[in-house]
Amino acid sequence: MENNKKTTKNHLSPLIFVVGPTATGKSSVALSIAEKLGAPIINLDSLQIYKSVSIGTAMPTLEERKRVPHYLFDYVDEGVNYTAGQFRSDAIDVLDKIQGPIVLVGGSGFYIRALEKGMYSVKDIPKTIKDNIQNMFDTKGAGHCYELLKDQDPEYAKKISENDHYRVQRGLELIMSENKTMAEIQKKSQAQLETTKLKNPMMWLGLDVDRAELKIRVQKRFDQMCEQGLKQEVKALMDKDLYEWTPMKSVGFVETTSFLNGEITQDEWKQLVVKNTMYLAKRQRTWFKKDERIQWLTKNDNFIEMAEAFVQNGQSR
RNA sequence: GGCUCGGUAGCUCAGUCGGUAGAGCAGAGGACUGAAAAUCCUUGUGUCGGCGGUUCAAUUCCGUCCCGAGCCA
Repeated sequence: MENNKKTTKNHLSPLIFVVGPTATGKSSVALSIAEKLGAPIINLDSLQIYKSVSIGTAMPTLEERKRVPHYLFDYVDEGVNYTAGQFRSDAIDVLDKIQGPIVLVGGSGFYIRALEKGMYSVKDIPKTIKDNIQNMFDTKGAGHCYELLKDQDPEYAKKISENDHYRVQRGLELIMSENKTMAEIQKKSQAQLETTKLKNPMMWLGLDVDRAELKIRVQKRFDQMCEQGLKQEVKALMDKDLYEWTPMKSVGFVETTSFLNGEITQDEWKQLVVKNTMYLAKRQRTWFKKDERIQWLTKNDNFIEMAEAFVQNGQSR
């Protein structure tokens, strides 16, 4: 668990990040750049890391993945849940192996920040503590848990909602296992994050398309996924009873499960997937919007030339 | 042509026993440190179909016209 403090001993390879909302064509841009530069691609998507979900996560095809080396795609086994901290650790191991420019592509802002800045140095939460807190939620109710957090860590409690059970739970877990508040950890971590953050030269390219067009793209992508066998992919996971596995709780998989269980019609299935994908895109957009380093590409931008210039000068723009 | 029921937010509708209106959905904005494609927060002014009348006051009552659905001719 020393992953937290892991830093790269790497060669300060230039990093070209290709980010943005889902279904905007990031993979194809990344592949063109990588082929031109002879660079490998590292995945920055929190679901494309998993095995057995390549249709529903719009994973690059095997053919595409043969064109340049692809890392951190399609490698976490069925039923195994993964975390941002683990991702950071794995990604740094990959960075350390590579010299020369690297293309990183994906839309998971939280993972990207984990990789770039590092994570707070905290231990895994023991299962007994997790169970205790879960038990408290079940027996005493969420309101009680939030009050407890407010009492122990008022600063963090104020920032989150009582309804955000996930964060209330995490806040309490840290208090019980580390005897530290989230507010405290956040403050104390500043210095550590300075040492763990990546120091490579970076170029940030953003892709987005307007909503109406994106919606059409998402609809088309859904139809393609169906043709490729989305139902079969999800059915196989249902047969293995992997309902609690992270990918099965994500956009596309949840709706397909409902459809296969006969809870919704075929039309509702498609509509829900499209709608929830659009919500996802919105959340991703919100995340990336505030990062002023990102150069949002327009149709006229020659991103390959931009990337080449960056690699040559070690400077973006 | 006659009768009936409707015409209120982008959609489906509620409501005001007369004091200019509110839900769900859709849409929009935001937060985010170990589940993140997750989790959560914020956000609804619209000639209440048109025109007249009654009234201090009408989207609400009355008349009339227009539009839609149904029934009868």
